[in-house]
Amino acid sequence: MENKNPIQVADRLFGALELLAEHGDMGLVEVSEMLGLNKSTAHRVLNSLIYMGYAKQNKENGRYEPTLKTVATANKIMGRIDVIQTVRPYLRRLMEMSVETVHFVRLEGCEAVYIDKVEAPGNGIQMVSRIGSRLPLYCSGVGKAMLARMEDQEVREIWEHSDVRALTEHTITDYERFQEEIHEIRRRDYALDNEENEVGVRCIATAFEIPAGDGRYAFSISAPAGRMSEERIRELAGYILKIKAELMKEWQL
Amino acid sequence: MENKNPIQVADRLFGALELLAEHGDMGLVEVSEMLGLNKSTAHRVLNSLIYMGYAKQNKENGRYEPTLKTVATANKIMGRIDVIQTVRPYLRRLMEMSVETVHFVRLEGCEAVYIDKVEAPGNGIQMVSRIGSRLPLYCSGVGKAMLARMEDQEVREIWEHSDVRALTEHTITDYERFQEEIHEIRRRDYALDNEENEVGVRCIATAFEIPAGDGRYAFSISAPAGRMSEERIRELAGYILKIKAELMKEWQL
DNA sequence: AATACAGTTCCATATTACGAAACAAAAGGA
DNA sequence: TCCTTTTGTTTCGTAATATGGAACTGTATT
Repeated sequence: MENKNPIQVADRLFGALELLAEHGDMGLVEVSEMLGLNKSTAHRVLNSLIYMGYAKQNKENGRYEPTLKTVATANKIMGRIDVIQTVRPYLRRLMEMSVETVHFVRLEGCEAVYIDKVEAPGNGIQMVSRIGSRLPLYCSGVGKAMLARMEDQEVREIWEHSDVRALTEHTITDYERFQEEIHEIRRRDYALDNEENEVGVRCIATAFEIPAGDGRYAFSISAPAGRMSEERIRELAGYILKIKAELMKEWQL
Repeated sequence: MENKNPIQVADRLFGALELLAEHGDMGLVEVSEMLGLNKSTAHRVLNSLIYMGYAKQNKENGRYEPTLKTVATANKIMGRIDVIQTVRPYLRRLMEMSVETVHFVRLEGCEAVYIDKVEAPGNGIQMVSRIGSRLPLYCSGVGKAMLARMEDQEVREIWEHSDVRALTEHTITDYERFQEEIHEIRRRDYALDNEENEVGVRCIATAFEIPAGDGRYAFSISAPAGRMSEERIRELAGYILKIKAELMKEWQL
């Protein structure tokens, strides 16, 4: 059998808090039943949360709800996190799995900005470091991956503010076509850049958000088109989604 | 004397969690000293947090750090919040204090979108409801208020993606001048729209962010230029900052 | 008015958290 | 290298603490 929590009330306190977080507002008996607690015990637990400012009681109907103090605490935690440092080991593993160069970008305004990269070794000519440089959203894997996680309105919004032009013969410049592409990306959770930004370079990318912060991020695997067959892309898609899942797991998202 | 927490350990559990949230990573004795606890008690409390997934111990040096589970819980709370419903009472009070029409907007892409408004009564011709309609950031009070809370890079980014044109003779179209304006807004925490968007209409606006969500918001007081003297603006600035402070207090931000 | 159900308070009880002390394992100095 | 100091971990008798049954109050519902 598993070992117990060294403090029993802790389970009840945090259990109640999580319950309120999930259900929004609850009655006392409701809480007590869901946690398997005596009405009296639940009452004391909830009052303790209220005393500390993590919950409050609606004056009207007496129901209990969570406050935003949890959010404030969460913000402090997020504030100390260095996204680049935390994500780097994952990027490194992704590079090792794919043996291709991996990029990490962040959304700023209507563009993506390179904030980190892990170069594949012995890839002949090393590209100039792109850290800090920007690229449009509509014609990049990382950009499309991030767009796909926004609402349609916002996608349209950014499309209209972008200087859409055919950078290569593969660049998507028709909005109808672009919308289909976005839906496709939503379905499979990764985006492809099929030489849309630069001739001879294909990318596969996926995006995520960091709550409690203005964070929209994406990372990608880039390689010469010659090394990116249909089958190879499927393989890389597996890698990139696996790494992302691990990251999300560590981050409890 | 104040009444005590109905559960003493609760103070210690959440105290430890908040401590970790603030300091990032701490040693056991450090925690025990700051909370005035016995080393042994601190150890049990921290292990309880670890057991529940709210903290973890660094394998390398044995130090304790918070996990992102708190953030996940905070997200659930934020996810249930209806920003418009929550903010409306504040907007209403602001309207009552100023007896002017109040607007509430949200940032979407590179534009502001009206999401709510509280009309001042008996203001003659009621303007057509603008809910859902969009306006540029560079030439509106709410837009500038939101921009002022971003980093310089992102401001520049959005400026460059905006179709900057002189909608009125007061519109700021020079970037140097605009930057000064932004710095001024940061200093006083509210923005002015001096007929920059529409002739004869002045606004005063302030912005805020909602963590754990992609939320950048702003609200404003709009009135005919004739009712917006220097002195009246100072008065309204007081109102709008007061209301914002109250909102931030309720939201624990 | 009667009933049912929600939240609140009380209190004797034993369960639970407490902390001193002893232990283990690194880190730092001589 | 050895000794000292510091930090994390475990134990255990004890006292304080959380527990939950029951009684109480207030508010909807019939």
